[in-house]
Amino acid sequence: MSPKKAPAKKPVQAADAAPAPVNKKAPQPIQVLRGMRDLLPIDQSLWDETRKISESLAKAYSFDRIDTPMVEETSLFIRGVGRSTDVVEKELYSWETQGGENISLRPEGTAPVVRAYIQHGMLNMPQPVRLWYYGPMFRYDRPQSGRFRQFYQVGYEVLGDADPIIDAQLMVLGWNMLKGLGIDATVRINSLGSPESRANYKNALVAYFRSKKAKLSDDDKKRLLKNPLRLLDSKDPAIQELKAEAPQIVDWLDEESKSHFFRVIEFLDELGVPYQLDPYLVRGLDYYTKTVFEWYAASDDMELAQTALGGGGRYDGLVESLGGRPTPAAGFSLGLDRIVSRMKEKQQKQAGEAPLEYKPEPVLVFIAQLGDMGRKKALALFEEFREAGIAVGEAFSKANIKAQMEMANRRGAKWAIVIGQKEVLDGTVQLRDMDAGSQEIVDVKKAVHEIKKKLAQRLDNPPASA
RNA sequence: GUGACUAUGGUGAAGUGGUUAUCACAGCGGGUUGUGGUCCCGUUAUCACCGGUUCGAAUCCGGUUAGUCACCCCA
Repeated sequence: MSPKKAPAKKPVQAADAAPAPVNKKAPQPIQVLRGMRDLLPIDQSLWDETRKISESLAKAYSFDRIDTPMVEETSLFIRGVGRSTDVVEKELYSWETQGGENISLRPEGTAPVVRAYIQHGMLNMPQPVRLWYYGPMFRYDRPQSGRFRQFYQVGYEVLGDADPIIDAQLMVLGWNMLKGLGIDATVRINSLGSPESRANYKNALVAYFRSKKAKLSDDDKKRLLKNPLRLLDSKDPAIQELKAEAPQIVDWLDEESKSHFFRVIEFLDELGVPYQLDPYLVRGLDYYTKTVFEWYAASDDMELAQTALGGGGRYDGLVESLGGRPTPAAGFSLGLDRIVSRMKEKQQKQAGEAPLEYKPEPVLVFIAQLGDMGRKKALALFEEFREAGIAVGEAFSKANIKAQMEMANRRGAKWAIVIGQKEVLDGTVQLRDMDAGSQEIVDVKKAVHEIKKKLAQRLDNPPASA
């Protein structure tokens, strides 16, 4: 927790000091870094679900997997995400290597994917190229609810296609994913237009808020300078009032962006995806053009409903600005940490008051052994079961039969096999039915066969309790 | 980067100046060297760290670190 700063003294002096009178103080345990966390076994089934659904949707929508490195040259993010964005300005994990390269842990997945698209000449593949990724991202941010310095995203990118149907289909894909994980979500959408129309709008907006400067808070004044579009979703009540009179982005969209946006909406209506038009939705990364969207969980809890589960949009200029040929593209990513925490809440709600407990992987057969001879035979028997594809458990390191039976029970074994000295000499094993508590003697050579037979019987006549 | 609150075994809690620091759950070991889900017993904490006040600190004060929440921003 508090990593003891080494005192200013040189370690050399420690050698001169009197021999330490044994180690009285236990060494301080080392803790995870701030904002980092362990994904523990108890939550892994939830994470597994997200991995599985990510992959199956990728297959269904013809996305190919790509894994880019977790570290890239820093300039990739400066050029890709935007120099003046917070993500780059204050949240980038960057350092200089011994070789003098400036490198950064990736704060998001799109820029690296675009880099790979350009670097590997994917423009020569049939367009559009659809790529998906799943992995950790890093942002040096102050940790908070649903926010970590290492967090996981799954993302889908479509490169080389300008059609609005791509935008709509990406939204369906994300919606299906959230739905598949049991989360009710709506998508909020907006259009930022072309870079030119966006710039014009920005100027108009700045002019408007300048005229009202007296009413702005310090925070808002800062935003006015840095990211005026953000002013629109400020929580400041003064802004809420001013917003009504403020210029609207739709009025500034160029014709092409406007018709693109209308087409996207048409497609969404056709697909029945629940969406909300949000004229104030802006995204924090500079590369977005035209369509932008964010997912929010439908929730009675307003606070939680505020947190985006994911977002994305069209970035028609990014490939070019990273040195590729002009290539339209769109994509989105979902924040798995937030999604998993929602899934967990739901799981907890179902469990009621009872704490969620970790259940070890269940096993069909458990082999318990006694004595050295028994243990050796059990070792071989375990392999037989494993090769036969039967889930089998053991606790070979325990000599105590009782402890082993406890383990068999905990692992939910239907049968326990006991093999001790007597059985080894007779060439048999004890086969215990854990539910019935009855036990029979079986030829050791037929043990696997016997279990298979009983298994088949069980399937034919499932026990009433099941 | 700013602010508020918090910090007791693996987990959840009790303890507000003097206790061998309490309880539940989990873990481990037993209950006469061969059998589970019940029961019984034992065992598991220098009270986050450093310093101060005091005869005496888990308890009061300061600092540090971390956690939580909010802002900024975002997933």
